Amino acid sequence: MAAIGDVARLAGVSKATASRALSGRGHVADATRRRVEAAAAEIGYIASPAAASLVTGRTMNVGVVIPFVNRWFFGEVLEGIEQALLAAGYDLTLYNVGSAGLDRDRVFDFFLARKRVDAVIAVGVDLTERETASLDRREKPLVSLGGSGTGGALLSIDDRAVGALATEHLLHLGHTRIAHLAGEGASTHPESVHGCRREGYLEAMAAAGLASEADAHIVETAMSMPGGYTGALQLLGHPGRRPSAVFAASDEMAFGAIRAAERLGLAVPGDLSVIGVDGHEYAEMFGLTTIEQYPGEQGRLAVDVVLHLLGEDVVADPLPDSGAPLPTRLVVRSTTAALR
Amino acid sequence: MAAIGDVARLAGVSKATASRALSGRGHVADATRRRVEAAAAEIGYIASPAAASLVTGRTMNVGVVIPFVNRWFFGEVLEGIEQALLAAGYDLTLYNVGSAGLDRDRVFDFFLARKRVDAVIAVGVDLTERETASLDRREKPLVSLGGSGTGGALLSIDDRAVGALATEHLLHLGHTRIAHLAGEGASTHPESVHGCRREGYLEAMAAAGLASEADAHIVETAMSMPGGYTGALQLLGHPGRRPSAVFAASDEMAFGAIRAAERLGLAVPGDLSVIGVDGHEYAEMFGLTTIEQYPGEQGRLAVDVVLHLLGEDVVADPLPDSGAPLPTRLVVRSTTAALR
DNA sequence: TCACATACTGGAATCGGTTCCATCTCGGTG
DNA sequence: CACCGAGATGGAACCGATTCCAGTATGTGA
Repeated sequence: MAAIGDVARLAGVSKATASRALSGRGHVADATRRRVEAAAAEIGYIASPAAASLVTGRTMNVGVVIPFVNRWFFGEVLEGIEQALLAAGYDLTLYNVGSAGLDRDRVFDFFLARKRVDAVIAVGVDLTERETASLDRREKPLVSLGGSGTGGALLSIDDRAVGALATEHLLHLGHTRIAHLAGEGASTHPESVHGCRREGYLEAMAAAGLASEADAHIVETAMSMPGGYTGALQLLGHPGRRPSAVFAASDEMAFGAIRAAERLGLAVPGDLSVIGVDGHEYAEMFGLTTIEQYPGEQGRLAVDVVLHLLGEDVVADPLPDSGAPLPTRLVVRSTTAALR
Repeated sequence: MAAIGDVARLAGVSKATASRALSGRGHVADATRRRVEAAAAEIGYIASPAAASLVTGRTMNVGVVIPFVNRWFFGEVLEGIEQALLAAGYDLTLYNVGSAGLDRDRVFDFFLARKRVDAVIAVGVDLTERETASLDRREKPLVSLGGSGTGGALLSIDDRAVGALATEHLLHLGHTRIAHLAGEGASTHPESVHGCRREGYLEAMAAAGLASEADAHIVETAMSMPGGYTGALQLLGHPGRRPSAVFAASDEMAFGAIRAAERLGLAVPGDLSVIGVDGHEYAEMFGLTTIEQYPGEQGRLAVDVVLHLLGEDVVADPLPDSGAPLPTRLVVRSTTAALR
């Protein structure tokens, strides 16, 4: 395998000059640079990142901690992050860890603490203090996207406002019996994404004087299509108390709810209005009214912040104000309608 | 930052002994090992992978090239790979590259050729000769999962047999007007996954004397739910020539087809039978008849093969015979029925 | 009792870059 | 014309592990 010494010898310069010529740092005469580049190309020289990171301390690698890759939101975020990192010359190391457990501890104590990554992006993970402290001690920048936690930059939409807006949309249409399909743990973890959306729902219902109505109409279930399906069957089961509208905490749940309604012979939106959250790529096909967010863009944004924290000054987009919520947009389609 | 020299000094041994004690290679007295381990724990020593890989030449990192993360099959494979690599102490570097393009060349020439990964797993990618040659030259083991290409180990289901089986299932039920929702590029790339499934369909139809029928009933579209939806609308549009059964090349397409049928007022399976391929997690909810494959397991298997190729002898499962197709299973549910 | 294998340990070389520091040249300025 | 600073280059130290080799202590078989 060709090393930089071989390149230097072939070009008739020192290792130091060869390194400067190839990395672009420091002063090198144009003619010399071309000679070095030609020599490198001739013998197919490829720099060893291990050697470089040993001396510079930078790995050109960012760790991404993500609980799912197979939920639409997370997959989109991951793709966005990947594209942005690739463009900046960074590698992305994937750690697919969910809720607490041995694997999770192992990732934080062993993999991330090792000097393999320059920074960490945590997507939809509620980080414990121990975890943020561990990263902090190693002086590794941390960006959290859509999760709670103390250390590091926090990027997130305003989930409470989203929950409230979705509910208000249904209230505006005249609905009063509005149910909420919440994510698991919404009631026990009020700080989490699920919890905030639930809070927003409760807040809007209370503001409309429907607090007691709201309490009876929350079902917690998995943030997936089958989760929404079973949850909706449960809600729509009691004919007397049947809600006329459902606010699903994610579009995937909303799709499941729509299917459940059809299965029960209920027309959407005639008998049941449904609104979701996400702006899923299938939303248009289902005609789903939803509050869009832009996960791919969010991923790219997280990379911008991380790169900035790493001292790379290549920042195309302006960085978001710390703490300012990420953009969302209500898109009305054909699954919500005025109460008959 | 603590280095191994500090550990050695604290434990009163040489760097060499400290290294042996911590890595477990070579002979070290038990008492010494404990002293070294205690010293390491005391100062919070963490080995530098860069330094280690500089001398050993191994990075403990496997690159995964995958065109999507947001299609169910690919997400499942990715999760399976991630779990297995994590368990073996390897990191996973993700390269989300699709069809040919600048990014793709960049990944192969720049990222993968650099000495950052010990091996490569390519999922659903049809590798060019130039690409496999590039990896081969660097002596990097390559495992392809569900894609075509020459170099490296090939893991794949028998897509032709799957296509034939799905079609035969419908034929057995008395259907003759059987349409096929194929993936994009199925006709132009007969070697690809989409192409093989299409071949299987054509073969089974021809064997039943329905070759001419088959030709008229293939629509190529995206391997997604909206893809299946629009494709099915197209197929079911002509009332006279309307097929009584559809073989969709993936479950996600099948879901879209089911929705399209319902939208047109056609009962499933009364007016239209639908069969898919994958064993998607939503298949049960839709009652979908499908030919299951096991992507998570396939991912873990790919890791086993890679680790074997890397000389790690920790192989739990027996390695599959090279070339033997991966397991699949026909699961009959309620979207297929006998022709009325 | 001696020879010899084996367990254990330390010194030193090594991997392949980057970068500090010293040296030299040359053009511009007071 | 002397001086200064910027540009260009080379020598050498350095990052932090692993591992070869040599040396010592200990145990085993003849």
